[in-house]
Amino acid sequence: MNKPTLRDVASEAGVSIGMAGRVLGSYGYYSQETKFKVLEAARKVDYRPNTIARALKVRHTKVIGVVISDIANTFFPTLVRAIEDSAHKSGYHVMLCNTDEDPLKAREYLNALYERNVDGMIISPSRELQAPLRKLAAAGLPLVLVDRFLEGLKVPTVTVDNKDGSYRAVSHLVGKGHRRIACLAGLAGISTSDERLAGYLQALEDNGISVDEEMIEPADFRRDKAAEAVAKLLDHKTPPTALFVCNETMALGALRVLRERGIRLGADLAVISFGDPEWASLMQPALSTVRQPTYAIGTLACEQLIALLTKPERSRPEAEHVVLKTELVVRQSC
Amino acid sequence: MNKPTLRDVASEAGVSIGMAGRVLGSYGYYSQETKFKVLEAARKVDYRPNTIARALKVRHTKVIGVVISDIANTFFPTLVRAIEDSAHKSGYHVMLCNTDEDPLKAREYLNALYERNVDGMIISPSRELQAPLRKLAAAGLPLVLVDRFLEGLKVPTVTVDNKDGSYRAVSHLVGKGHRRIACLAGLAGISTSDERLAGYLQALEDNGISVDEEMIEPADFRRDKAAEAVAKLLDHKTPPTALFVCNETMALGALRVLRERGIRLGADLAVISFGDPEWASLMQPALSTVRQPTYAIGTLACEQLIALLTKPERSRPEAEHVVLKTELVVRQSC
DNA sequence: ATAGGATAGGAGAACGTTATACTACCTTCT
DNA sequence: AGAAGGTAGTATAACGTTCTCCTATCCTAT
Repeated sequence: MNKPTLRDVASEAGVSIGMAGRVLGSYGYYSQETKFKVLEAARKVDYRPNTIARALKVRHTKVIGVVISDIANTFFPTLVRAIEDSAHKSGYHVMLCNTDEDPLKAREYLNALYERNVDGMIISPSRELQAPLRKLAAAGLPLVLVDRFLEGLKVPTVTVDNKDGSYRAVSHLVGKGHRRIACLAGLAGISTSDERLAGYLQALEDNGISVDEEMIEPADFRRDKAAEAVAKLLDHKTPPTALFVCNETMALGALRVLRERGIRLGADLAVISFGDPEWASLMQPALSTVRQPTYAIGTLACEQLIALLTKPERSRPEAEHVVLKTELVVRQSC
Repeated sequence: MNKPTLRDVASEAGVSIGMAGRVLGSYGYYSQETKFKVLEAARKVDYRPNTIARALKVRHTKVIGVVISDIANTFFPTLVRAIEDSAHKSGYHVMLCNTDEDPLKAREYLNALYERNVDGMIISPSRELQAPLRKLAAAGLPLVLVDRFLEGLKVPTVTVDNKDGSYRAVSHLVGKGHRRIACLAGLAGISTSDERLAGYLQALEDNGISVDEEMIEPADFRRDKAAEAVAKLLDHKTPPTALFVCNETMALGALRVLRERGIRLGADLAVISFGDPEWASLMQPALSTVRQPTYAIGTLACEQLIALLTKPERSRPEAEHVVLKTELVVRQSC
């Protein structure tokens, strides 16, 4: 019942275990005859190399860790899919970790992955991860940040121009004549949140609209919190005529209360959401969004990591922050 | 720059490496004094156990492989999330593999995971995986099937009562007076597809409605294929008055063409979809669905696997097929 | 003839753990 | 006094690879 080892194929083939390893790994010298014998023996006992013994020796696992907040939410499935595809192409496997934005859980995962000797990690970090990540980087572990960046951590990073994206979105709203534009903000301390909020703020400022703090509701990227926040905004003495939502999970919550109250998208309240899920165009009227090149982000991030992995450690290039453009998808909701 | 090993902490503490291992692993005898010395040394050199060396020795990796078709699609994100949560609770990590329903890719992943010595696997299999899976099971690898089951493979399986779910859905449609009910079927050879189709067929039969093969469109669980199929159905000389869609990805495609053609959900065409994504209730009118307890499925599957993993191999119980109930969520689209 | 080199194979040392066997000492009870 | 047993610690053999040394042929060129 035990998995056959090199020793088994060696004894089956009547050669030394070193020899068996040599032909199976095709290096060094061996005769056609032994090659045949070994291959035949391997086939016969159904030999499978033990990757973990191998990893101990060669000092890499061909595994990359992926640390995100929640695979069940927003744009992560596509991102992870892209990463996995890209990793697979280069012979890597993906270990997936969901942190729920919980710094403790995140730290725990970082440690676990490190102890499991992953070759590298792709991380969507919150601010609290600064220190542990810096330590990991200092220990020589290849890291790349994705979706969110971290001030003062010099590792390759792939994000989107969040500020520009939301700037264009709320500018569009202003262009449509809106002056009272609310914002459902994300979790403070995460760069995406902060940048999207900054874009909103900037757009207002550039258009000479003074910001009303009461029009900015922090909803932490959470659906239910977003629902509450929208209810509150709607109940304001001077409610907004437009709403900018900082991610699609919150859009789900927002749309729910709009629907419950019979508030018509576009007609009664203009809405734009950051993030363009597939269902956005199916809304009635269809939801306008800021679209991110999600798959490309993942692909790029993974490629950056693999580039790091294949470089001989000391010849690694300067860490690069690539920021991709978003696209404003105007539909009927604004 | 190299990771410190037990040898490093041993020499730092001035004890043998066996001793160091003993206090770090807290087994056997050691004095308070050496305990302190070792702990202190470990802290000082920032020792992290090398999980892969450990795995080689103890013969398990605390990793489980998860093989699904596509994390970016339909209900898998939630399923995987549930699995990961459950695994994490028991100290396991998840290696994620997307097969795209490609048997070749699936086989490749199965092999890779096996060679990586995962402790077990959770698989959403297609029929072609029968043979390799049987082989894996015979090799003593703990397996559990999820979402789809496989005839004649005696391993624990967690699914939903697909036939019953679609039976209830199309029965409901019939109850509303529909007699010409189309079906967007999934990928043939996958149990979920077949069962859902069977439920549709059964419901028609039980209500004395003869089935029209032209009302059954195979769309392989794919969005674009579903869109084409719906277009075709709509162009039929006697188009359907109701549509049953076998999963949510296809619903996305179907809804798109309905929208393009200005066909009103519910009023012009009654629709029920198997699978209840969050956006279903936001449709205008809201989409009726068959809801699966997705998170519970994942949790259960993982718990089954972990039960297997903790059992001493020979005392494993008879493989069990647990099938969960679905819930018909009637909204305005029917 | 023989040095040099290509070819074929074996032995054995890592990699970093875990776990057992073993020595040595100290108690404590008969 | 001596057996029994508890405590403290070291040494070492695995786990299954990879890979570097070796030794031993055999061929070819000087």
